[in-house]
Amino acid sequence: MATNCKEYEFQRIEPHWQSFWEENKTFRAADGSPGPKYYVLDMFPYPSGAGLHIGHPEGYTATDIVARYRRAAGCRVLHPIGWDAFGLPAEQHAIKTGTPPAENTQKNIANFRRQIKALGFSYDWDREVDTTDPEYFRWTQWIFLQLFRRGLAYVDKRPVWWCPQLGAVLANEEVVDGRSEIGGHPVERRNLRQWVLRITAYADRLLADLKDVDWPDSTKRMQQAWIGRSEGAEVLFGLEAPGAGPLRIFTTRPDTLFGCTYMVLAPEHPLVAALTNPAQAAAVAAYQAQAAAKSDLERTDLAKDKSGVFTGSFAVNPVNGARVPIWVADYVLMGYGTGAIMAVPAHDERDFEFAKRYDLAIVPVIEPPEPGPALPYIGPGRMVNSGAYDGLEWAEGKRRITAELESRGVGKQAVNYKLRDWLFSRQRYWGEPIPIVWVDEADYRRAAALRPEDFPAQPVTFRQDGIDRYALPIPASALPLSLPQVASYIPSGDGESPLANATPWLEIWLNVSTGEAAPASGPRPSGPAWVRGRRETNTMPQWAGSCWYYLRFTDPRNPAALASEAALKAWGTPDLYVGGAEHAVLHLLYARFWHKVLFDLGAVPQAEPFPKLFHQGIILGEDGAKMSKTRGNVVNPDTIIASHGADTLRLYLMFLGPLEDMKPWNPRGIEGVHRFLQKIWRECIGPEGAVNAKVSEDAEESAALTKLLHETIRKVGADIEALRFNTAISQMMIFSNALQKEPRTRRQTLLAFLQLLAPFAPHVAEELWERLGGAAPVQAAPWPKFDPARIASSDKKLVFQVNGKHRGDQLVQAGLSQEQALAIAQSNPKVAPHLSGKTLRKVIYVPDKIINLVVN
RNA sequence: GCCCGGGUGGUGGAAUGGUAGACACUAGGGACUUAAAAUCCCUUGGCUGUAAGGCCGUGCGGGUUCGAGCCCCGCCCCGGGCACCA
Repeated sequence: MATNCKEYEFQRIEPHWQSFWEENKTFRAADGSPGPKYYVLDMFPYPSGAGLHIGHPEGYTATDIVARYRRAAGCRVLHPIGWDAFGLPAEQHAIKTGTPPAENTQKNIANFRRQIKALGFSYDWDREVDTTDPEYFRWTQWIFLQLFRRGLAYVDKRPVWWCPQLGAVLANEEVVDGRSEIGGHPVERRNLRQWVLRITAYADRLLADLKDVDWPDSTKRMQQAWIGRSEGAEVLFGLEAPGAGPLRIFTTRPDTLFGCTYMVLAPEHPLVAALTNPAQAAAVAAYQAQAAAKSDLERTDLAKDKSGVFTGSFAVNPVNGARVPIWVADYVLMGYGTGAIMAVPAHDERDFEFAKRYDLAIVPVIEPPEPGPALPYIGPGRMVNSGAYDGLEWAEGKRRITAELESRGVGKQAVNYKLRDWLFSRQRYWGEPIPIVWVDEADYRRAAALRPEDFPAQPVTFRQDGIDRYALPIPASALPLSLPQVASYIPSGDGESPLANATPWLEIWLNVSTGEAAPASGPRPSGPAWVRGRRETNTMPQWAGSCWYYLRFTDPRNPAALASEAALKAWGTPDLYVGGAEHAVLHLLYARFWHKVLFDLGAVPQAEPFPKLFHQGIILGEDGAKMSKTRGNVVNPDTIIASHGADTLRLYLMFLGPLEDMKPWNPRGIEGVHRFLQKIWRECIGPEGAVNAKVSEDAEESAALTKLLHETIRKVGADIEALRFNTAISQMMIFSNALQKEPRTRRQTLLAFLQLLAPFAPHVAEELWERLGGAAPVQAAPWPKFDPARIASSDKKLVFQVNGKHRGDQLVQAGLSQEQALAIAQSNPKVAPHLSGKTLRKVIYVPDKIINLVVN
């Protein structure tokens, strides 16, 4: 039942149809329903306390249009939504107020849900997921156990931001200008034990499989650059220091090996101490200390002037036996390659700068094809000063030198990646607990014997207080491992999360077979499987829950698996994934990594999670600046819904410009699309609230309107498929303008038009559809088809050009020959004057479109 | 510095190498109205002309082409990403 309001009362119409959809479960994605599947996914939001930002409904409207269009086109559509609800803001709120993060998170989710429902999106609410729900994160933890058992999770000491005053580890975004965001206290780098995921083991596949996905080029390129594969050689340089062994370096330019005039070690390189002469020891130690005090940012940012110090020792170049001095300098990073380089100042900008500063030798070994370029010369050329290799092209030189090194056992071809392993732990409360218990070696061995399939080939251990501790995985059957209630959300003070204070949860007797636990304060339960352990206090980063949520949507309540095989097969991966470009690297790379691990486990059938990706652009404030509270230029969707309605907001967001563009919000433009909806209302409904008197079953409509309707059907469909919503709306506006000028309209014409409008402005379309005699929901009616014969016309407008300049046009019969067209053009009164006294040299004729007369 | 993306009226934007400025906003004029709102009609890139029309015009400079907003070369500006990765 429609509302029967007389005027376009969106305040009544919108809630009415929202309840209708909810009550009828109009958008339920039934597993067995007919038609080809179509899975369209939004990047799910973090439910912040600030509520929905105008950028959210932009992307969500786009996917909603696609979802509604696909349903009408006969597809079985999966269009879900959920909440990425772990994260820092909730934790900070908890610290400030003392209320449990779960409580505040649920409040925020309720608000987000209300706002999203008010926009009329066609989500299947039965599939809503929440990453903080133990029934959800149980599977996040399960995936972690799979990574662990495959040797893809390990612990390592990693530098993190440490704030002594707060007694807390801070995230990058909590550190502003070297001080804590909260309180402005100084922060420092501190090495803490961290969980790390071995994403580098998948570097080659993450790179190679980019070719199989339909993503924006820029995003693919960003991932490529992030993975940063480079090919070269590892070379062993002999060392003069006794017992120091060879020095391993990585280079992409083995062809310049003869130009190596010094070596550089990163300050953290393990060989620095052994290679430092007593005379240089003080200087080197001072330099190391200085480098250690610098943050990553300082080391990269402030390193405009290269600095370094000589160790006093020498290495031996394997190709020519030359003695080369070994330096320590922080322009070489320990984290890349081997942490040591051969410096070729003649052909590397950084080495050149350093050599100039410290007056080191510069020997050119590549000759440019054309003389001229100054050193350092980075380009191609032939080898010189390179002994037997002189005269070779550099590419050939690379191959030959690498082969020589290999045959002599002093080097080999090598590939390096910029990609680093993924720091996966956070010293926080509000995240998924890592399902690991630390035990001693003997207990570990016993447990590993009981459940060998759950354990990695190499135990994960770390040494603390002189004792080796072993990482014991909780049995998957004991998941979820929930967060304990804690008295305070303030970090432990010594670098651990607040979980370190939850003693009964933390210090336990663990049954290694079942995963059952009892507080260690109590007696050891009887039975051989009980061991003494301490739980891992780190939690997972916010990325974890979003790495696999698209899989859970296919089977969100499954208690026995992350999703059933049947559901994964039926719905597959998203056919369209829409979200901000700010996730171009991290989220999308992490999710691809997890997906590939799951693929290798046989848990998912595809190698890539997101075959088609699209980024919506950012909506800027009215002032053209990024929307922010401090600028006061934030637009709240609630305000617009109250003043103009959700349909208007949706339409306007799509009309603003191309979806992918960054575009400023202009409050005045809203009136335009609102007027458009009102115009359509008036075309359908008369002033008394009945169907407009000009509408009838068999009205005589102009042929032009019929043609325009078919053109509109074609364009709206094509534009939706190409995600060009702004031009689809323009076309509908053109149609409504024409409709208005018709004295009589056919009911069927209006109904077809309302079907086109429905994905964009579903509430008003649903209302008018039913008032004109359609049966709700609109999407149940098959999407209108256009008739190409109706679009083709026998008259074409032929454009006349003289020397490429537009000189007029004329309606002509379609399919004219060039001779006929030429005769018409020559006799056209607007064209003729431009031909008089000139000679016709050439005619370019595009039938039914344009004829260009070239004269002189 | 390197890698991308983009510069079109007063504004947001439209345009498979084929009429630049669709659609909308703003502004101005008119109709309806006692009046206003709403609605409808007209004008709205610049210069020039009584008019018909003409000339110019898609950041700047070149080029390819019968024809360039679109392709190529060289610049300028704006936005994004990366940044000592050997």
